[in-house]
Amino acid sequence: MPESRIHGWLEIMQESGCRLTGPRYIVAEVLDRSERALSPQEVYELARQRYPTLGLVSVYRTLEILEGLDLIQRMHQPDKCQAYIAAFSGHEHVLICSQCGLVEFFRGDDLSPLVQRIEHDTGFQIAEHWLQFFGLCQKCQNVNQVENANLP
Amino acid sequence: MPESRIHGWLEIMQESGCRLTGPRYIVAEVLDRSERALSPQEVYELARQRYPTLGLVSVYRTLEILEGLDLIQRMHQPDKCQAYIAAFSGHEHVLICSQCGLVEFFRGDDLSPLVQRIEHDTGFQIAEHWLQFFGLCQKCQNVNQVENANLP
DNA sequence: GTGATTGCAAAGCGTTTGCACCGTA
DNA sequence: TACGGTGCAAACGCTTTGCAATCAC
Repeated sequence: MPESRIHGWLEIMQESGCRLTGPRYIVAEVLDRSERALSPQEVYELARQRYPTLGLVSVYRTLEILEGLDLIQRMHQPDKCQAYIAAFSGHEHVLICSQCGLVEFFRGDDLSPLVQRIEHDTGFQIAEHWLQFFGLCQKCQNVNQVENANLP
Repeated sequence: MPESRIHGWLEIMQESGCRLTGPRYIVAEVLDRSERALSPQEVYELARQRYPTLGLVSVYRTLEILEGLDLIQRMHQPDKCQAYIAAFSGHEHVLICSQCGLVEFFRGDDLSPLVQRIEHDTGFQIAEHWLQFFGLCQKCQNVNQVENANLP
């Protein structure tokens, strides 16, 4: 199933005039498989494990291509804003684990009534919004419990 | 009225052990008076107009202090994430003009029902959220209209 | 007077650019 | 074969650090 997404990505890249190369394949695959948003450096380190001659510059250039094709998107977080994750089509909202970085997309409430109210109250003409939640995923909650239990 | 906020800031800074100096005063004042989020460079340029010997380094150091005291906060935007604006107490949501950068805070809908639903559905334990709207403020809409009217 | 704060210069870091070599189509 | 893509090295811009002079307390 993840296999199919990476193939779709490669197809889209090729159709847009890109040549399919080792570095591009590896970078795309690393992002396709990640549940967390990754910085260029992190992508580089992960990809290099399976493609040791990879250069950091190719990571940057491939990220630019993938972002331009809307296959990945930048994820803004309080601490790091230069991290990328596979994009979700449609307008999903985002849930981020502050500890492990796990990202989950979800369809949130319909905000259009709120948007209308704000437009009316402020005169703004709203084009876009970000709704992001930060917290602990189930796994990290459990890890913390075990750690606390082991404290002196 | 804005006068009072800057005095409050200076008091808080002093109470926290800071010495009150010219550079700190100017940087605080620039941020206090700005309706837009400003990058360190922008703060520097504005502040330097009235305090020409100011160094960029002092801007960075003062921003750090002001942020640590929660007097200013970082504002995340699609393009720039290193911009600061006077903080609002309480948990307001944010409205940003994509053209002129004007920031307005507002009390949005109560999101707690949504938060509860998400916690229930996903197992996440949510600690914080960001709700930001991007669009055009009234002024920029008007400017655009005038510009369009002048087109050939 | 004393120690925090300043501006400068230099170092540090992440990102981008220039270029000769290489590999895909 | 042609030309887009690669990795290296250097350049770049933003941010941080080290330091002697300065200034608030």
